[in-house]
Amino acid sequence: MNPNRPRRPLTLRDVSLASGVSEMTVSRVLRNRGDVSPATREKVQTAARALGYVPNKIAGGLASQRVNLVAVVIPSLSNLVFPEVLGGISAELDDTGLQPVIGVTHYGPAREEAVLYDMLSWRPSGVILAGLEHSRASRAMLEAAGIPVVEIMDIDGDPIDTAVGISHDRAGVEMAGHILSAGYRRIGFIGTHMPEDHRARKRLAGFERALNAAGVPLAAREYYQGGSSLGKGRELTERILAREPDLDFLYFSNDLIGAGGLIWAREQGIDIPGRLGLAGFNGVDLLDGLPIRLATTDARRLEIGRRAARIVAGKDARPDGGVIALAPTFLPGDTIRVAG
Amino acid sequence: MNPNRPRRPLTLRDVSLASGVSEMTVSRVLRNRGDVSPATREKVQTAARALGYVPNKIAGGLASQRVNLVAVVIPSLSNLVFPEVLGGISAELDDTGLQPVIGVTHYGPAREEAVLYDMLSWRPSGVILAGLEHSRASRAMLEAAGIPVVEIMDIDGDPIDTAVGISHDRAGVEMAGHILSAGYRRIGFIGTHMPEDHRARKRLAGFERALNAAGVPLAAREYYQGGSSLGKGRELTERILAREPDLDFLYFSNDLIGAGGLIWAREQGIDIPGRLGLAGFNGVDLLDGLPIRLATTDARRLEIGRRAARIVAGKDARPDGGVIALAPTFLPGDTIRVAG
DNA sequence: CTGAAAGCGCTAACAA
DNA sequence: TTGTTAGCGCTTTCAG
Repeated sequence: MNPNRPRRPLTLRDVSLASGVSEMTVSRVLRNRGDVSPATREKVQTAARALGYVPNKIAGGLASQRVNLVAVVIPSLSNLVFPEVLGGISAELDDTGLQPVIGVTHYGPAREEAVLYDMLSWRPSGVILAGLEHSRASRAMLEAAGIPVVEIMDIDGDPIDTAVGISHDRAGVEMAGHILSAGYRRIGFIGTHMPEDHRARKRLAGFERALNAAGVPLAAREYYQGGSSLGKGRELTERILAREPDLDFLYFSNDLIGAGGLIWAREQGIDIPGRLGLAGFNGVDLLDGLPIRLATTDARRLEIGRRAARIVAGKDARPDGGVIALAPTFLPGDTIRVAG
Repeated sequence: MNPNRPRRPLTLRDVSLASGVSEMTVSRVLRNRGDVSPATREKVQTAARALGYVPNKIAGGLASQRVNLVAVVIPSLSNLVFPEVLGGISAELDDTGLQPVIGVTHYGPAREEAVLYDMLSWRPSGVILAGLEHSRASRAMLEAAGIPVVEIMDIDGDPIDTAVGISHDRAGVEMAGHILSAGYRRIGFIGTHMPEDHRARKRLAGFERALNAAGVPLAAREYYQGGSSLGKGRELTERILAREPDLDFLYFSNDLIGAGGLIWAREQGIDIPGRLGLAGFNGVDLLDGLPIRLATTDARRLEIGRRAARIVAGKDARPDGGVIALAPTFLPGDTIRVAG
């Protein structure tokens, strides 16, 4: 409980008065810009600290036409994978003086548009956003912003400026290859029913195409609404196997529901990976201590975040063609037979 | 790949020229402020849209001395619990026009100070930050900022302005009570060794005090460094039981390592909750699909976020005394004997 | 190395 | 209902 909460925020002028140095020189000291004599510097710093002066970046940004903010726009914070991307971004931004500002779209294109509008109105020095699918207005805003725009996670599409990610289509194709060469033939898919989750959609498309090419069409599919959880994975696995008991493999659209399915199948005493194989997607290390490891694809989230941040920060140049393609990495775990 | 990325951001003046309406009136239309005739409004909106004008909040904020930003400062994004608090904050802020800006401290007081300095320099209209322990300089900055400051998660201490949270001391005391009345007497504790995790520290203090008061001192303790994971929980559980095989209860400082311990103990064929009882802390619903539910305490994260946001947004008044105490809620799960 | 003047793009306050 | 004027608190630019 503080007795006197104050009246007026301090300005440069207050520091100038207190130190007997011009506002301009105070400003120089506080930003480490230009040459200032050690004596003056000392005087200013002492005064600023004593007053508890905090610079006003609103005014500074207006005057300098530069703002050390990077807008980061992601679909969700509860999805586990996005905080990890943020980790990569934030780690790489740390030594640049740039600060990430996070906006969440809840997978809604209209919401994304609103968030972008809001963030661009702060004139950030760059934008990092998830995915390649945006409303026309969003694209237009980003193109008109005149700042680096990095679209992350996905590279199957046409980037506005630069894209950093993996091909989810390829991830699906490769997973199909591993499953087929392990000898599984009655394959089911369990995924979320979100038309706006383009990456899951592309994965499934690649997966199915590869299966079809091998003459092994997808035998069953089960969709769910809403967020992913272990419980949802259990439930859906039970349901799909009740309907199609002879499935010998289940491909889940993410690790969390995959792990749920795995736990359920083990409780049922199903032989894994012999009788039934399982695979998820993402490579979340949260699940590492489970009794057996789920096969999955590492989506390279951390590195995606880092590379995107490096481009926005100007540490890396924008690549020719504007696309940085990372390779999705298959992690066999213990839930898929060793190919033979 | 866009051919012509533009030169100069548009200003109100551009919209004014394009619509033949004064800058001031354009500004009114774009902010829905004051009375503007439908005809004029229409003209302005059309022009603004056609140009793709995005207002400059830097200039607006400077002119109006108000900024629709709320600084949210948390220790970590990978901890699962903080994204959930953010969810509550963001949900409650959604209809207020206020936007959260997130800063991460990695549990470092110096880092917190730097983040606060940076955020306050944007003159946000409020601050929400985790915990009651801050550096002197941080406290001074916050007190001098002259804006609502809500410290969340914890109420065991002296708030700067307002605190919303649970008493972690009480959570520890209550858990001790449940364990003791269930008849467990050889109790061990497994927790992180982070001097800066004040909430875990307070929980343990309350827990131990209550045990001692009952004449049942803590029989063993095991600490770990770094982040929490299922794997870490397994490892520590194995270690503490190797050292003290006759422990009949383990209290973990969070659900994730608790779940790891639970998985390990089941693999060993240990009778739970008969031979060994287990409890965690947080009430994370991520783990809901595990074979058996871990006993835990719901830390009321979502509501903490909501209440904090309501205060900053002015929807709720600051309470007398400045403290909103929510009750930590015991969730018995399946890993503690039914009291008898 | 230091200071003075001008103005960033917008909005509060007032006038018409 | 609309327009005019004067800054918001800084930094750029240029002069000393």
